[in-house]
Amino acid sequence: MDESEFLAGYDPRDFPPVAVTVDVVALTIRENALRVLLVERGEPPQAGRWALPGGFIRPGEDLPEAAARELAEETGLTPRVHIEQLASYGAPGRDPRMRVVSISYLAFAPDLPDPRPGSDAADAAWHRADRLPALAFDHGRILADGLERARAKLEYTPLATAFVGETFTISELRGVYETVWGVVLHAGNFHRKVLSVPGFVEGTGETTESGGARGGPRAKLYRAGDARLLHPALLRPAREEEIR
Amino acid sequence: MDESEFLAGYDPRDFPPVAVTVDVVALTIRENALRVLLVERGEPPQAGRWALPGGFIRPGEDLPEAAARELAEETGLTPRVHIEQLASYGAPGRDPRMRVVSISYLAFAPDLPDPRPGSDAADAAWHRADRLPALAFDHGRILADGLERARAKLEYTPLATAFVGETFTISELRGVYETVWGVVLHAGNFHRKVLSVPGFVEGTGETTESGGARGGPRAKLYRAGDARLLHPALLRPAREEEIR
DNA sequence: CTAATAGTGTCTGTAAGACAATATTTT
DNA sequence: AAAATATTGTCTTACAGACACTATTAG
Repeated sequence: MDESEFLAGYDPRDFPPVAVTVDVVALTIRENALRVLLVERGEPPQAGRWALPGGFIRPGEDLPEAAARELAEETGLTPRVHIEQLASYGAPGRDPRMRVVSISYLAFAPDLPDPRPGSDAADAAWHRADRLPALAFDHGRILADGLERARAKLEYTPLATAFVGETFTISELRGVYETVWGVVLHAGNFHRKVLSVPGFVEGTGETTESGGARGGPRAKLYRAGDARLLHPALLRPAREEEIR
Repeated sequence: MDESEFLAGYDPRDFPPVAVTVDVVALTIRENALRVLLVERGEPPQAGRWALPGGFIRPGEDLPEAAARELAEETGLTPRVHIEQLASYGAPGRDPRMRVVSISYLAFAPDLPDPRPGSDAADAAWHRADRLPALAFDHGRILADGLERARAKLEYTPLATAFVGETFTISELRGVYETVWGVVLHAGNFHRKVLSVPGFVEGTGETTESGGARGGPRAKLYRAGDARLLHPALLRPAREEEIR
């Protein structure tokens, strides 16, 4: 039997039915807090519970494409969003309907407009990452994995620049680190460190129009540089409990 | 409609058919080279080509469980294998039969016995990671992702200890880093560095029975410590090309 | 003016890397 | 004896973090 004969006699229904979904952990910073986009389920199962935006992949659609589509359906947003694969979850019974394998994606964006709920959602909103409701299915675990990934990537990639606008001040950038990591950083040391990492940021020659809301001089504006990795990295303050 | 009514009226066949497979990038060190387990496909499509061991998930089987099973079917090995999820691949057309989404896993083990090909494989063998044949489907990309992941994890986790036996010398550990990274490290600096990282290794009080094959004193033996992360990390020599 | 913030300077401790030195073992 | 290897020592440079200081702006 050659390859074309084999394919002709092949019946996809021979395989046990598995549904594949994508779920998106979309993060942004709003009102000085790290926030994640959640939708309130309008249909069973788990109607009324908050969940990650997501849904079944469509025929002919690539996985990142599906993730971007699901995100767009909930937020109406496409541009300026960094999206990357997070992990996959496929424990039997994680969805009561049938065997569902979910590929999760992580998305980062600067302050976004309020979401508008899609067709099968009752509501959609940006929730503070530090005050989350109980989530549907195993979405709590997916979200926790996404947060940890984001925190880790801040250390060794220029990811923080995805949370701010086209141009930004060093203080705004520091705010991203402080908000995502949940720590307070030393302004002076942070400033020097960021400028010393090659390709992290580049100056625009411009400054802010006015000083800070509570005083202070105008700050220089920067844009993201061309580095894909930060070297040396900006490490989080030592986390003894995670080492052992 | 309440939740039980919904589930009763639910037909899984409404979803587009997707097959889910697991593929395993199994790495070991043999004869001073990093090697990956490949199987020669015995059935179409791509019969005769080398591929990663893997296959369809079974009903009721969790994903890591499926990966361990596929690996065991090809190697007859279960113990002492560290296994973790790598990434997922689901581009339309990556398998000519139907829509296939593959969840890949990464496995590490010390020098393993020769594999015995499973039922639908013509052959199975450990291939040098630096001299790979063309692989079936998108397995070349999956393997490349797995290698990069392994190289990166060597930096900040005690993963290297998964490639050596229960007890080992600092030189053996250095051999793992040199082989996986493809670099030569300074023996003295490496030695001091490893011992300075808390929880990376712990002494056994024993030494090797004899000196090295080509001379030198007996080396102290160590076992893996209790650290889950290396702090400070053992960084690879700077890779300018990957930074920008 | 006072408070807050941007940005820079200085100092200290830790760590990485180059290089050297010594002791031990095989051939 | 010669060569290889384990282990330790020394020195230099880079860098993280603590702290201090100046300049600029809002209120």
